[in-house]
Amino acid sequence: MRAGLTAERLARAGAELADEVGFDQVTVSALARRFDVKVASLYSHVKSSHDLKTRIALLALEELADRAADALAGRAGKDALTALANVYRDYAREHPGRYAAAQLRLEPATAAASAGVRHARMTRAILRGYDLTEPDQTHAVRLLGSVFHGYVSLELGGGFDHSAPDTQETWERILDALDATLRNWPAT
Amino acid sequence: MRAGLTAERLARAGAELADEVGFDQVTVSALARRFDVKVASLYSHVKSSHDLKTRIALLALEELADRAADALAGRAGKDALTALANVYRDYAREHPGRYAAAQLRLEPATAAASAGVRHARMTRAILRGYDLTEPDQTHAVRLLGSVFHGYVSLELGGGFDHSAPDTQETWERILDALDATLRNWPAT
DNA sequence: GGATTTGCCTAATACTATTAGGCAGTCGCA
DNA sequence: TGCGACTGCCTAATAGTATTAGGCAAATCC
Repeated sequence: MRAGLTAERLARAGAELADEVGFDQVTVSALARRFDVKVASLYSHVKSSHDLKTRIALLALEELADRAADALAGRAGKDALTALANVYRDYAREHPGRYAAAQLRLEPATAAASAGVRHARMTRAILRGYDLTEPDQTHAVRLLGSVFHGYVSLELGGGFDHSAPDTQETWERILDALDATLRNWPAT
Repeated sequence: MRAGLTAERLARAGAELADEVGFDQVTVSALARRFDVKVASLYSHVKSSHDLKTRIALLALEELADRAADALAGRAGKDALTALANVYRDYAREHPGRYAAAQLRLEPATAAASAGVRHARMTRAILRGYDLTEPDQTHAVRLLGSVFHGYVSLELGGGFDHSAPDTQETWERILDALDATLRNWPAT
């Protein structure tokens, strides 16, 4: 009986495992156990533990980009801003391990070929609803990236657990503030 | 010859090691090598690898809080905002391993007794220069945390490496934007 | 159906984490 | 100054993970 291993299937199972036990607990051994094969068998399909993690990261980036593309279709302005922001937040909540994986630092060449570039493009697309030209557009892209990633990772890490008001409320106020900032972007 | 190990010294050396090779490469073994003692010897001083990492995290949080307190002394308004923001950014650049350590998720009890609460208090103190009342103040605290952490971690992770304008410029524009947002915080 | 490919296995090595128990250097005290 | 107690670092053992080399059998291709 052969188990039918594949780099694809390993990455997919690794992503599930990451959501269950955390991305840094994803291990070649744990994955082998999950497929009920010996550890060494995985090495015909992935080069190393790092290679495996990279594949999981790429998978997560793709999924996230697909969701983002869906969410952005037909929207503009604040509507688009909110939609994209919620994609990140919801994905991180549904798939914390995958979200952590998407944060993995990739080799420059790998990153350039990844769905990361789609993310950058989509964030930029949102700014079409606002009146920004270079270099302000790039500043704004970075601002959005910072707020989305920063908020989501703090909320996920429990950073907001022990203070009072609802996080949903905060999230909405932050998106309001971002929208206002983009509308009244200070002239250079 | 005794090496003179101490939980304190181990945490301090662990922090240096983290800055050199990355926080997740900090290992009981590597630390033992650094002190030229056997691995088991460390276990008289720290309970486990996790305990060691927690101590490094607490150390980093303290250092960071001390720097922040220094930077905030005698400042208010945007001046204070910029000062605090720069403390985080500069610390992350000088001590990437420690900064990563400070991100470690702590047990609730440990977190409550850590310098984390000073950080929260100082962020709140900055808002005294702006006219916010609860619950907007809490929303604003969370916004600042998100932007600071998000920007710093993206910049550190190389997320801005392959786009054009200077990151310093972006950083200043983001702080301008934050200041404007806090001054014109939308009414509830 | 026989040859070839290839997928998974066994075996071996190395590194990390952790625990148990031993010996000797160090310190308190007479 | 010497004795005893303590405690700091050691040896030894176990277990989990990563990785490589080489083997055997199942699947595949004429």
